[in-house]
Amino acid sequence: MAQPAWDEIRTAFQVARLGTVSGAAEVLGVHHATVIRHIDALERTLGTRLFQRHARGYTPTEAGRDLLIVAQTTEEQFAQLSSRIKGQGEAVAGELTVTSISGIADLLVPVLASFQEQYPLVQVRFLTDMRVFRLDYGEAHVAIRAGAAPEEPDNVAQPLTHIRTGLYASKSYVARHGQPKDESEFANHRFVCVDNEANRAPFYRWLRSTVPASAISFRGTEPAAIEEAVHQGTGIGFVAAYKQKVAENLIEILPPRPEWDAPLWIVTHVDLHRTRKVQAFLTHLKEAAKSWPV
Amino acid sequence: MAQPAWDEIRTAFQVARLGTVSGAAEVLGVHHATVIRHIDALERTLGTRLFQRHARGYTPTEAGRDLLIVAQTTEEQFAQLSSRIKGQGEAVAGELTVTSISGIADLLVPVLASFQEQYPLVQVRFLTDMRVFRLDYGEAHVAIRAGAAPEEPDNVAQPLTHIRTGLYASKSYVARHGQPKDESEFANHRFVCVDNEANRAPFYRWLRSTVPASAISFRGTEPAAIEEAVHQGTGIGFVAAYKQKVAENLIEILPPRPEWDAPLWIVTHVDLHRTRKVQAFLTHLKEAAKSWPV
DNA sequence: TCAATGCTGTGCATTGGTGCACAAGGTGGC
DNA sequence: GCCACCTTGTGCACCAATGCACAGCATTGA
Repeated sequence: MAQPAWDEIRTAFQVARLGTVSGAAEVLGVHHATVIRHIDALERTLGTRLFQRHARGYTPTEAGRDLLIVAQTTEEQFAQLSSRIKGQGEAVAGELTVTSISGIADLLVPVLASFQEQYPLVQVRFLTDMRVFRLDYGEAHVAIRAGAAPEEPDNVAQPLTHIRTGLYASKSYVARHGQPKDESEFANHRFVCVDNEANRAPFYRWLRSTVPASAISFRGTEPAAIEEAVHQGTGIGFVAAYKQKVAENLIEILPPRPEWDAPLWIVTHVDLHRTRKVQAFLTHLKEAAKSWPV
Repeated sequence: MAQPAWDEIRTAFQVARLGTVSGAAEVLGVHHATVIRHIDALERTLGTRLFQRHARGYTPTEAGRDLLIVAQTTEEQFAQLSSRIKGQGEAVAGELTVTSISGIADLLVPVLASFQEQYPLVQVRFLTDMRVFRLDYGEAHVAIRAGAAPEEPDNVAQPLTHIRTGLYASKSYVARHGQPKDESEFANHRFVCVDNEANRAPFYRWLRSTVPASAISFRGTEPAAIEEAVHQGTGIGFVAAYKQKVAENLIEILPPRPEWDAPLWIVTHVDLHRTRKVQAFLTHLKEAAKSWPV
């Protein structure tokens, strides 16, 4: 059976509420002829008269009074929904989902924590995973990406910072295997590397072309695992420069090189970029990034 | 602030529910371009994105999910309302309001009672008052009118029966004042009459032109009061012939005349006439009228 | 009793919404 | 890796819903 048009129900609601076609037309901002036609159409689809017509207006029948009650609550529900949604665009509240590459959680988590503290109505979700979360599927409001500038058409990308990376070994490793003077001695050392030939990080491309595969003694997928392996003395590996500054345990084998730098990008979906919530987080993030170690 | 169109909310609801514009278009029976335009318009009035657009469909944002929940219940409410109203036209239930001229309650009340017994879901309201209840204002489903055939354009009138009226006096009156042989003796008797010069009942017009005003000793507005006055012996008065048959107390002064007959009409508003509830009552009433005394 | 007001109802011109056709792009199966 | 399919998105033609003007009617007040 054919469902009635919701607009016609709203028209009938106003007629039932006000008692006249003219009054309903004025409230709805349409011509009174339109109101009459809506009522006629609605009654035709329902197969019942909703109103008694007379010269002083429309008096609702039982069915019309029934509709009045139902549509009354609908009107209120929609009004609440409308103001809620309108306010939502302006309020910094609700969920904020941030995704990033693995390995910089120690940088982001404090930022997220202080943001949540500043905006207590916000519930922060921080997603990190091997796979890339997709902004266009609504999986996250903000993504932190590394590498070349993202160029998806619906995404807004802004530069955040650069991650400088150097080659490090732990003191325990150097104590056992010594410290290579230059690249010619690399073949006799042990290295820690990412377990992914397709990894496009410039320093890993450099590593794959410089160090023989036989010298790679440990491979891991998780950046945290690789770092931990370096710390444990399993081998020489790449660690973000800012982490080495904090860790007393690491010895610099090769200092960071400009060509190893990985730019970090803030990426948002264009649909969400202009909302106040996202904007608030972006400014908070950029402000926090100013004090990050480099 | 501009309220969103309810149809657009319904469109957005189906998109949020199904996840694709195409699917929503199919369910709604419109072109998918229309769906896109509805969403665009709705988002423009709300000032917020409701969906993330991508190649596999539309993913609702927070606002979209909020709308989904509200509109979901609205959809259910309207579906219930629709089937309720559609069924209401076919079901014999709810209120049935009947109005009639005063004075034939003793005929109608048994009909109403048996009708209610036959259709227990019906709540009967029986309105009698000096003023005429107006069908076009929705004051009653069915009216019993007397006199000339009603000719209001929106009313459906059907003949029901004729009320034959005669001139009667109680035995106590005759015992005291005797019984007039013909109209020439009327001036020396006492009469009971309606207290309304404008009353257009043919027998009262005859009374006003035949009996001098000085002979009218009792006037009342309520037919029951007039009858009671006749029974009490206050004077000679008009009583419906069928009532005289039941009452042993009354003596016929003048027998009913054809020109005094008052036709009774069943009148319904055209908007309600074709509903099953009204039809059921009309057949019930006509059936009962067959066994009425004449 | 008559004029004034406010309501519904309807034919006609118009505008805004709808359907159509096609393009472009992503996804998944073979 | 390629092709088929399904999705969104847009310009154009068209039709239907809308607005307008006027008629008709009931009610109200003088």
